Amino acid sequence: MKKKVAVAVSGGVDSSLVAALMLEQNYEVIGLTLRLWVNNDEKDEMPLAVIDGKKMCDFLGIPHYIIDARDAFHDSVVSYFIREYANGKTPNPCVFCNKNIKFKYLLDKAVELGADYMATGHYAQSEFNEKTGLYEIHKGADPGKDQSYVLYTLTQEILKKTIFPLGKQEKAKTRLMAEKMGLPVAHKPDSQEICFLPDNDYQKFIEKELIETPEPGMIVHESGTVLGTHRGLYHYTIGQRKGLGIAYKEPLYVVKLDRENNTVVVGSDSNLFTNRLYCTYYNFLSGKIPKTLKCEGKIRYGSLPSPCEVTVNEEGLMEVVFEKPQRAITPGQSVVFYEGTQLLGGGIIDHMN
RNA sequence: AGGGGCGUCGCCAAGCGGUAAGGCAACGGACUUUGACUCCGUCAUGCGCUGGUUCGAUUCCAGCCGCCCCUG
Repeated sequence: MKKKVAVAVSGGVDSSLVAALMLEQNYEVIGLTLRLWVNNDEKDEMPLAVIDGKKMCDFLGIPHYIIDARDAFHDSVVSYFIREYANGKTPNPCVFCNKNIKFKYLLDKAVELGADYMATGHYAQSEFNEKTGLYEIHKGADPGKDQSYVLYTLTQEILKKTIFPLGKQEKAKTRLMAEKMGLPVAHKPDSQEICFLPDNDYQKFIEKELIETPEPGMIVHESGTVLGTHRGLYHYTIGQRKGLGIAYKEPLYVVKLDRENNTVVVGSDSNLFTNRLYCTYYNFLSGKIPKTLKCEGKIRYGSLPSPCEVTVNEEGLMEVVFEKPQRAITPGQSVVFYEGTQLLGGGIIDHMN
């Protein structure tokens, strides 16, 4: 009896190739596409992901299901996104979406439709460790494309039913294979940007969605000098250089967003380095929260893991101390823990001091 | 009013007789499943104005204009 696998198709090269590969490997394959809430005002048209996902499934001759998650996506991901920015933080909606939508709704639907597994196009490797009896996630083999960072919220339950067929290969190979197979999306550019903002202008979006209009405030240098005014804290994030509009003798970076005083504090690059942070909403793939742990922590999607020590106190607050100070640790972003190639877990950065 | 100083790109700032450094900002591109960072590229036919000296002036001289400081 053929195993049945549901592929999360987004209309991109990666998920399309996954679907094609699953077919080649003799699975019974169905395609699932989430219909997410998109900020396109009154228009009720289908998002591109859905259209392309359907096209792809038709091309491969497999059934395609559209799962309408608009309300759930809006209520959790979009509102979280807005709320965090309003609080002077810098959220990573993809992490949040994976946790609350993709690996929840989509997986539920897959199971409901009788699938044994759900496959996604993430560049990460999942494997079962016989010794520990636990499923593990390891970094994608392509160092430039590893996406394990956004998967730290997954659980054993989820991993049991999830596969990442692209984890062992390079992105370039994906394109090549897609081309060889004649997939229509072989040359579609990699997605980036925030999926629910077609024009990619998150600042305009937040401005529109915020209930209370944010007050402009001071931009202050660390030394105390007032250098200018800001247009509302949500326009800024820690480590930001562009868009400050201040001419100074050296490049200036946002060092701190002071919500109490509605102030943006700026300083030089060297002032961005810190080695301690506290995080909340953490998760460990093993399901066990360690009291203390030496590992490597990755402060943002695009940075390298760095040695650190993690401890959880009685109140459940997690403290992470890095051996070497990290540049521009930003509340709202995720710290993700690794041991070698293995993804251990992660959490959302709450504050630094 | 008298004495001194200064006026170079949106901002800061080199040059001080040989044909306008650099930094910041801005803009464009690359990178990127978030926001950033980073990288690459663009950005004063002109140096307050008007004359003069010189083969040649942003650089020297004169006058004017505008700021700043000091003294009455």
